Amino acid sequence: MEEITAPRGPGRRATITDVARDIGVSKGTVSRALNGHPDISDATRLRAQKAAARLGYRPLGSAQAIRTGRCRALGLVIETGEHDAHRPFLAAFLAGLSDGAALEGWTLTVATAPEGDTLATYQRLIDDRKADGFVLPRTRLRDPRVEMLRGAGVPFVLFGRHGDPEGCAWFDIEMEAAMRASVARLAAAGHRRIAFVGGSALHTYAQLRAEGFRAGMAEAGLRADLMRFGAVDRAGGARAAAALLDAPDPPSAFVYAVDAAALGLWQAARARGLTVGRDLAVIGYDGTPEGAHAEPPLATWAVDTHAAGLRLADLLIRRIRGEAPEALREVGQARYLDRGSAACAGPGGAAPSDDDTPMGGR
Amino acid sequence: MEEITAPRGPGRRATITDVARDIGVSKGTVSRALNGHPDISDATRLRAQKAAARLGYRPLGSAQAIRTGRCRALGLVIETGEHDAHRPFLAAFLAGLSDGAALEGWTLTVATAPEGDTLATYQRLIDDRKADGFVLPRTRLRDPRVEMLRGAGVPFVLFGRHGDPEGCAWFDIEMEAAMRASVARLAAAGHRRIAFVGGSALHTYAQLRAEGFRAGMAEAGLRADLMRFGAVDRAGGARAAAALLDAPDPPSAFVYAVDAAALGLWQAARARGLTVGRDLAVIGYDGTPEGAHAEPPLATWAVDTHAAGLRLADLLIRRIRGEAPEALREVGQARYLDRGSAACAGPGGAAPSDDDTPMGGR
DNA sequence: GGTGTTGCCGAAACCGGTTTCGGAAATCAC
DNA sequence: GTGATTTCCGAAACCGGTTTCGGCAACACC
Repeated sequence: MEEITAPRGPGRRATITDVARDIGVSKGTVSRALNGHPDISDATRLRAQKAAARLGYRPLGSAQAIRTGRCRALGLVIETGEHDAHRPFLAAFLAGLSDGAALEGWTLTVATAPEGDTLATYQRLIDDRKADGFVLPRTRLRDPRVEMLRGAGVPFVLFGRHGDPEGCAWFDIEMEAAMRASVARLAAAGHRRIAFVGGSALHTYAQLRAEGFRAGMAEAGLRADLMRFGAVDRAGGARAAAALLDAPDPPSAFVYAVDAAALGLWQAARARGLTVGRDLAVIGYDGTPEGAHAEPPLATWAVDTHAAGLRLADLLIRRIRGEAPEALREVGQARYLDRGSAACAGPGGAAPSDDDTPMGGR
Repeated sequence: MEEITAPRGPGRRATITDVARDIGVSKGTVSRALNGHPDISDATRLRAQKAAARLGYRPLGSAQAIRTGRCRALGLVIETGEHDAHRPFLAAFLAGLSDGAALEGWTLTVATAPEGDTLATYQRLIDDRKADGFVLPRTRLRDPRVEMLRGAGVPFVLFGRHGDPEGCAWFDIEMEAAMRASVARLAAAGHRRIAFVGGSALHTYAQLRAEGFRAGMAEAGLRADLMRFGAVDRAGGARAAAALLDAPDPPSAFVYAVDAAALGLWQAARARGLTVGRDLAVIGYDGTPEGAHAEPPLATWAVDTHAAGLRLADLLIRRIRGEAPEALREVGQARYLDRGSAACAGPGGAAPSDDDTPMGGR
């Protein structure tokens, strides 16, 4: 049992006492100078800052935490068993959060929890002071995490909007517009019977995408009567497609709320002697890499999850620092990826347009 | 700017002072009792433990950290831009690490870093005391992270073995045996010309899998003369397959070191009028979900990354607590998933066996 | 020239733990 | 019964910061 210890030689990390001694003031003065308290003269503040930089002083998070209650860490609790819903985005999303946190010298504490039982995990991280606030992915319409954290006075920011916006900060993608645009494209290509296959009914994203679809159909003067829900993976997407294709007056085009489900259409079509991109048009949403490898590749809306993570980290840090949640709400844009699965004219006969324009900047 | 504060009422968290007062001893005594120091009587220790449990006392990590230098957190630095190599496993792997850490009341600090520049990120986490030790995924043959952490005296554990095992603890999957078994299966099915497509030359896993293949070929009495390297994604796998198929005396079977690359064989085969599972046999490695959706589905070796995360967390915690690295080395087994892509007899003509037996325990 | 202010900083308490040191009581040796 | 050990615990220092409190100068006011 050899004991492991951090190096403790003369090259040890500089403490606030070292800085204080260096410029001949008390350590309380250095603390206030570095933290921007107004009762320190500019001259002293400058000396403290220079000395801190020269000595390489960086306050020790755990020492600050014990007094301030802040540990400069963002918390993320990932729900497992969610049919791997965010698996494709996870790496980029984590990178965005981590990068955004690092910009302010913060870090990221990650935990996982079984689907129904996440609240205890949040509580544990709060109690242990392992996170000053949380990013909540996959917002639900009524989200128990929101109620719990709101009640406990713990800062949080949503990735997605929430039914009751009171006290909520968020970043979200404006997916209604994307769905409307999907319908518009398909309608412009001559499709009259356009079906929608949505995701989990509990989540905000599912509702917003369905609303966008309905709005698009209304704008196109079409009836939104071919709608299915609850398809979040390939198998679910295939079942929904099968039911829709077997009905009388079946659709010639599909809008899927989730790429992973959209890939199920290939199976259902093949089983019925139909070919996607020739007999059927489909546009998905998410931009999962698997879609690019389908035959033909899946047209979809790509979300920059790295950028989303960056924004969420920034919003959460500002929230923790005390900014009002109402001032911390942003929406980003998805980008359309035109691909073969949408290049199929409907019975109306118009040729599909073939641009690949981003929807709004970023 | 409303200020956010943790609830501070009478229901505030119990401190060690509360416990001490409750049983009428000093807080130093409680500390020693709870931490297993030998100079505390069993009676007092028991009283302290009971009082702590009754009051719900749990030591505040940041307060301990300032004195002990330990924050009870495991560190994981994910390299971004690695052609998304571990994207499919990331969620399960994180869950395993998080669960394993939680078993001991520890947490997980995650950071990301661009591929070449991870050392600074490790240093930052060490300096900020955000992690007591690290899990190093994707071990390289000569790994700068190992040298750096070994030099700094920071505990770590590898996911994968290392060229220089000095001071290294690890968990790894015994992939050589899996590769040997892949070759044996294909040879038993009558294949004589078996090709190997390997991964990144810098990483340990690539070398071990190639060695396993060579050993398998030797056992089968075949020449391992059809080998390509550097294929880690679908495109790379397709290029390697194309080169091998276009050569004189081409292979009738493939062993891929990486599932993601193996999926490239479908493209290369189709372009040449060949069908996987009928004209060509292939066995991959990794167990990525995409393989199950190929047509025919990809036979492969599944790795339980959740279990791997659990083991790594346990090993790292024990390493941090001072156990010798030589005692902290484990290997797990991959499990063969027999699927259609391997069900194709070679020119030798033997029918493939069709079992799906696990290779060893878990 | 006294008397409030105001600006700026030092001293010390404090946060919640750990660790060192020493001493009282109990046990042991003889 | 006395001296030497052990056993067990309290007091206090300590870790590296933050925050409260108060005091000393310098300045303004009349």
